[in-house]
Amino acid sequence: MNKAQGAMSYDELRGAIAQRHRALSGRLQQIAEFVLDHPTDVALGTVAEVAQRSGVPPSAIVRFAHALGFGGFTEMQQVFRSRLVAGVAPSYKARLARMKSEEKSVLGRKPAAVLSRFVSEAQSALVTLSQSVHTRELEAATAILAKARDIYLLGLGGSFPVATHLAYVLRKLGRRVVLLDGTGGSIHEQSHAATVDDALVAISFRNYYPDTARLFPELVARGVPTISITDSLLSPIAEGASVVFEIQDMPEPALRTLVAPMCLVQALAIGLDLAAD
Amino acid sequence: MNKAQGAMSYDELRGAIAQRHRALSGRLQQIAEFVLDHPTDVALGTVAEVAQRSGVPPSAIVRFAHALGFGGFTEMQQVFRSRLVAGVAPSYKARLARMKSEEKSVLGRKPAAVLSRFVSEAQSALVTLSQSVHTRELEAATAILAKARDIYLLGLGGSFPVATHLAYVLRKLGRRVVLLDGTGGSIHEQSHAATVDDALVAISFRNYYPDTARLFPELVARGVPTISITDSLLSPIAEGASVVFEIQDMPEPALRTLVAPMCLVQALAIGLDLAAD
DNA sequence: GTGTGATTAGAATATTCATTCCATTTTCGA
DNA sequence: TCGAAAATGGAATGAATATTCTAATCACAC
Repeated sequence: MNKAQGAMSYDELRGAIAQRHRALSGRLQQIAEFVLDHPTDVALGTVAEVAQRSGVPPSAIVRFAHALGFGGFTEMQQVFRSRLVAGVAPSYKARLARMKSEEKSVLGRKPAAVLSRFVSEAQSALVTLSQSVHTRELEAATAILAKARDIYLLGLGGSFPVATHLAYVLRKLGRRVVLLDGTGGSIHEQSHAATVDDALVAISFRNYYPDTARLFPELVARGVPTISITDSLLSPIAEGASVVFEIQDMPEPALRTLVAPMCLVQALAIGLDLAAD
Repeated sequence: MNKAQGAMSYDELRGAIAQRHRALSGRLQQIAEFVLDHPTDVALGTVAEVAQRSGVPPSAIVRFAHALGFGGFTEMQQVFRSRLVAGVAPSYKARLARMKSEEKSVLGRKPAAVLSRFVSEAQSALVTLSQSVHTRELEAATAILAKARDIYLLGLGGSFPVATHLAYVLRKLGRRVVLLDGTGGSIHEQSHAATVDDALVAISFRNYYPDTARLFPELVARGVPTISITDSLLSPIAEGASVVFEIQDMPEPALRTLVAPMCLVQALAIGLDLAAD
């Protein structure tokens, strides 16, 4: 009976089960086959449920966990749950890697390590982006921009780089763009001319810049079609928006790379240009 | 209060939460934000755990579930668990489908194809970045920034988003930053106070913005230590620079995503902050 | 056939958990 | 400033759960 099974991965557990399968008693073999065939049931079920589905008494399940070196069913269940978590969050690997590198923080301070950390975080942000953005939203957004006379861009604070980038690209493509940057006065004045014939692209992440939260509802109320890029459906620029792009897992302001939103606005702009032909 | 929430999908639940968010009480709003941000915790945790992580009493969690029309926490949890289950199985299928759509990205004018094209382009840009940037340059750059009293940032035109992002992060970390944006006059005047005790970070890609090409040599001549981020060693901001980061294969202006330089400046700023401790 | 040791099933138990209830606080309108 | 209604936090409760224990069963050697 092994010790220290606590930090076992699902794949390791599968291997361990397969290895010991022959040495187990009849009932325990039966359970071994069941848990390998129905890992999700084990992850989410109770002892009683697993017992019933596999056709054994509950105590046998616990004995099985013991035989594998776990303290009990609950402990073994953690391994099966980790599999579910890994499947749904693509950034899981990256996060693990980051934690590792943070452990050895001495090495982690070297600039090269910092760079590779941000690179891998950016990689997973891109994967998440392509998974979470759907065709429907992209097409709706493109349609809004295509009909717009002027395109107003609202992105302040940490989101300002995204707004300026989108402004740059759209202008290169010959669109009329108003960048709401608050220079020389209030953004209210800058946005005063926006109508239902225009469009607004708003970008904001936590902590949401106050001016953004204030101005956005006003433009919505005036009937300006709106595309929001934010990190939560509950953000102040989500409600009332015609289209919302939700980019999850944005790190805290000082650490975020803006890679995902930059990529998204780029795609929006070029997609608009291609669709217009 | 709605009925028949039993057969609700996770996405529907998200929508429902977002919709009612405003109408909820303060505590309940707080919980709404937490559960949307940490769906996995809700799926696998107990009431007590979720309560502790979200900083509310357990009873509030149950009240939240009731407010959404569920009979209790357990019932709501089923929806969050369904998300995990859905995440594991179809991952192969989804990946295949995505690859397929990427294949015909050449034909693809459809917005989704455009996005996936930019995503994969960004991915390879990141790989190139981590390969082409060397420890020596990173450390030299960090040393320059660490000694600087004020940090001047020069990035105009298409590089302006990178400069504003770096400015934002450095300021968050408590550094003194002067962003040379030319607002309200000439950038010459804005950079007039720069001395050998300061530092300059210049960012420029083809076609090099004229003002950048003009101002850069002046500051170099005044002895200001300089870090350049550009796409060629022959660029106007390469000669005379203390450190040059060369980022190759930058696409034409309208198509570039700025992912690589954004990531690089981020790493510079954080690396500087970590090294300063 | 019989005795021994392992294996098992099911009941008993102790723990954990979700839920409810109530006293207190907060909010909002008069 | 006061009063009513809503919201909140925390303890109490009862259900559900994992685990342990014990008596019965089984396999197998002699």
